[in-house]
Amino acid sequence: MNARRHPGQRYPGQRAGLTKEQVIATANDVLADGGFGALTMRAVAERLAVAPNALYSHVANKTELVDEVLDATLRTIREPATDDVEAVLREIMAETLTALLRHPDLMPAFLARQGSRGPHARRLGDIMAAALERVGITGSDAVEARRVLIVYTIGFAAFAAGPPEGNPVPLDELQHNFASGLQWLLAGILAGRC
Amino acid sequence: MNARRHPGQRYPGQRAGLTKEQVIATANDVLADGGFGALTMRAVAERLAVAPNALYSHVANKTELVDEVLDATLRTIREPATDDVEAVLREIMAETLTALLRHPDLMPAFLARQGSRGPHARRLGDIMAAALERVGITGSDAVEARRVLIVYTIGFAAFAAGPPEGNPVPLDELQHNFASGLQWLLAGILAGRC
DNA sequence: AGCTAAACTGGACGTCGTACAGCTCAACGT
DNA sequence: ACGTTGAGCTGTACGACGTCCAGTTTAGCT
Repeated sequence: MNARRHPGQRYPGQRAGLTKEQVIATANDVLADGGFGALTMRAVAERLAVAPNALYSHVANKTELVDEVLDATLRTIREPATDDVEAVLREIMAETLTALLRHPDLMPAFLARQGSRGPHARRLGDIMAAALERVGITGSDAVEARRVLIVYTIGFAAFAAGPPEGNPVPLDELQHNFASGLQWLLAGILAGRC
Repeated sequence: MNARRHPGQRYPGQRAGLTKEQVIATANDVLADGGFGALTMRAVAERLAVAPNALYSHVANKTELVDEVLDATLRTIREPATDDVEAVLREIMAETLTALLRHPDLMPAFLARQGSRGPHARRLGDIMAAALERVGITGSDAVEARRVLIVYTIGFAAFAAGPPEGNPVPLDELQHNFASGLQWLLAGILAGRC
């Protein structure tokens, strides 16, 4: 029940009581409703019933806003509760895919930023690194393995967006497809180690 | 020695003698010089010393222009001259990566279009399908395998672009990294088949 | 020779991100 | 209790973008 007033309700100096979290959450809503093309400073501002430039009090620029939305997408992902290294990796990548699929058309931006640099992305990276370390994969090998898995996962999510035209590739087929490739990658990464 | 006159040299009705190929090639140059952000109808037009809207005689809109540039990137890739199926796939993906790396920051757009629909992209797809068929991989299995390989390759190319900030990841490391993952995928795809 | 369709120019519209200046209210030190 | 200050807003505006419309000319066909 978000009170959606028209703008111009406030005179200069009056505050709207925004927070950075609200701005990010609203950007998320706009994205969900209208896709990446609809994600506009002005659109977000309108939903919040503020002037467009009011957002710049909470966000440096649009790039940062997108980064923030990107990282927020990964917030819900939890560390798998298993000891099996392969299972940990498989689950966390699958969860990541699911999370990313909530905003498929954000993936190009995501990929361009190498999977976001925010705290949640870093957390996932750490979980992966820890899992790999437990089977003796460290240093540049670990970097390599992580990179391969991340690229693969984000790539798949981006692929799911696809062009508006044509067959959107059914979701379950896509997930099955994802699982196959992931299995191969994990087999390669963990070959002879567990 | 491209005559680079300022615009306004021509009066209405006079022709500049453009071709669609010229427009695409120039778009390519703009991209190479200034990155994706610089790829603008107006910028392309300026290089060609025509008014911005003159481009619309040769291209429907910017989306089509980008698609065209995307597909042109794959033009140079030739079919590998081997009988070994694994080698064919490995080489063609490696060549694709090299081609794509010429415009890393175009990759997000590329991925969003599921690897472009143009004739050259289709040709590569056919080569892959033929190779897979020779080891008995057909139907949905073949689709799956192709998808995994394409997503992986484009993903890697996109990754190479990365943010302007920070370490750009050295090229040879990236290629070695790519080769590792590719090897794993191929092993999985071809397991017990050749 | 005449006609038509295509290739341009000039100008404009609507939208975008964002800078600048001013207003005003909440929080704080005294 | 009261200035002071700085943060959160509004209004306005700028420059760049994609693209449409209306003209003008020319190439090519009949």
